[in-house]
Amino acid sequence: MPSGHMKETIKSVAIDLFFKKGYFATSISDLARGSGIQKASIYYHYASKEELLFHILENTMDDLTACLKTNLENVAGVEERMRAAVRSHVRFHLERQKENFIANSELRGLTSEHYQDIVKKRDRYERIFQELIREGSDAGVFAPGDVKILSYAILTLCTAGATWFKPSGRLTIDEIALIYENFIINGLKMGTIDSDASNLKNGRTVPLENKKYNVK
Amino acid sequence: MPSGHMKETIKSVAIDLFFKKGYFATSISDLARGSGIQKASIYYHYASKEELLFHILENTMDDLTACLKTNLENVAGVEERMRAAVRSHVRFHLERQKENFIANSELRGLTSEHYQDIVKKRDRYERIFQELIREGSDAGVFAPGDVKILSYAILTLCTAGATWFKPSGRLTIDEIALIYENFIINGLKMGTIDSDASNLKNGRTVPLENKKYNVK
DNA sequence: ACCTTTCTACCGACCGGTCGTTAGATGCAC
DNA sequence: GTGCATCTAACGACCGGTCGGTAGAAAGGT
Repeated sequence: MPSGHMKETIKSVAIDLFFKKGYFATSISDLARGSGIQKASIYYHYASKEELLFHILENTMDDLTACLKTNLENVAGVEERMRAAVRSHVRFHLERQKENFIANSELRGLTSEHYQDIVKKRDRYERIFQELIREGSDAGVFAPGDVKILSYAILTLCTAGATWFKPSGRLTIDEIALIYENFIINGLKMGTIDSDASNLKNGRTVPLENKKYNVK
Repeated sequence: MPSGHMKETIKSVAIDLFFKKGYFATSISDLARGSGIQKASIYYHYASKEELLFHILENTMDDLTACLKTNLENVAGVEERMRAAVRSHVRFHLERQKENFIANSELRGLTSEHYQDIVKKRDRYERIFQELIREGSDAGVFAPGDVKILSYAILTLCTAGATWFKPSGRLTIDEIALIYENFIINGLKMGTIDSDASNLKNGRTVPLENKKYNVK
C-alpha cells in the first residue's frame, strides 16, 4: 500500500478520509492509523493538520490550472476553446474527484492566510473562463450576458459532478463531459440570455427564514 | 433581537453561526453566548446539537418542497412549468440563503437515520424536476437527454447561488433567477444534447491524483 | 384567600473523553 | 556517530453533554 515516501502515503490517506468523513471529523489519529504509523510521526512530515489540508488544496488548484492551460494550447476559435475548457474542467473534477470535493467543501479549515492563497488561485482560474465568455460575446458567438454569473454557472455546474459522480456508474467521464459541454454551449449561444427583468410580475413567492410558509 | 420564544432564538443563532463558521466549528457554548443563555439551557430546548441541526434542515427541506408545489399550482404548459420551477428553486435558495447553504454543506453532521430522512426528502424534491424534464422530453419540447444528469445540473446550478450570493450585490434575486431560467430552458430545448460520445478523440488529459502533471 | 404541588426555563459546576500538538527517547541506515 | 524517521508518553484545551438545583409562574384543592 505505501508508495515509497511516507509523506505521500499520509497525503493520500488524508485525501481519502477528508473526502469520506470531512476534514474536521478526521482526526490525526485517523490519519496515523490509516498510514500505519503513530500520530506523533505525522508531525515529522507536516507541521500541522491545517498545513496538510493546505498542501492538498494548493496542489489541486495548481494542477487544475495547469491542466486547463495545456488543454487550451493550440485550440482555435472561441467556441472550440470554450468546449475544450469545459471538457478540461469536467474531466479534472471527475478524475480527481476526492481532491476537488475537498477543495470545494473544506476551505473553512484553512487559516485566513492560506484561505486567501487558495481563493486567489481560484479567482485566477475563473478569470480564464470569464475571458472566454467575454471574447465569445464580443465576437457575437455567444449572447451578451453577465460574465461573472455565467462563469459561476459554468464552473459550479461542472464542479458539482464531483459530489455525485460514482466511477462505477452508468456513464463514463467522457459521456458526462460531453453532456455538460453541449448544455453549456447551448446556454451560452442563444440570444435569450439577457438581464431584462422588467417583465417580472410577482410578489413574494418564498417563505421567509424561520417563518411559516405563506404565498402571495 | 430575540423573537419571543427562546427556542426560535437559538435556532436562528444556530443558522447564523452554522452558516458563518460551519456546524463542527460552532460549539454549544457559541450558540449559548449568541442566544444570551448558559449552554446547559440549550439542552432544555434541544436534545442535542445534532437534533438542532436536523431540525433546521428538516424545516428547510419541507418549506422548499411546499414552496415549489405552491408555485407550480395553476401553471400550464411544460416549458412554463419548468420556468416556474427554476424560478421557485432559485428564489428560495437566495431568499433563505443561510439555511440552504447549511443544508448543502452540513449533511455530514447528521446521524445516519436523520441523514436518510433528509436525503429522502431531497430525492422527492428532485423527482419533481425529473418528471418535468421527462414530460417536456416526451412532448418534444425539450431535447431527449439523461434525465438524472440534467436534473442534477439544473438543481446544483441554482443551488450554487446560495454559496456566492450577496444580498447587497449588483443583481437582485429576480434578475439572477431570470438569467438562470433562460440559461436552463435554452440548454434543455435545443437538440444538441445527446450522449453520442463516439467522436471522442483523446487520451488522458488530466493528471492522476497525487501524480505530477503529464499530458498525452 | 391560602397553601401545596407541579411545571417552565434557566443556571453553575462538572464529567469523561478526544483533540491537536510537543518533548524526548529509540531504532536504524550509512 | 551522525542524522533521519519513528516511537512512547504526555500535555493543556476544549468538546458535547449531564447533574442537581432554583426562582417564579401556573394549577388545583379546600
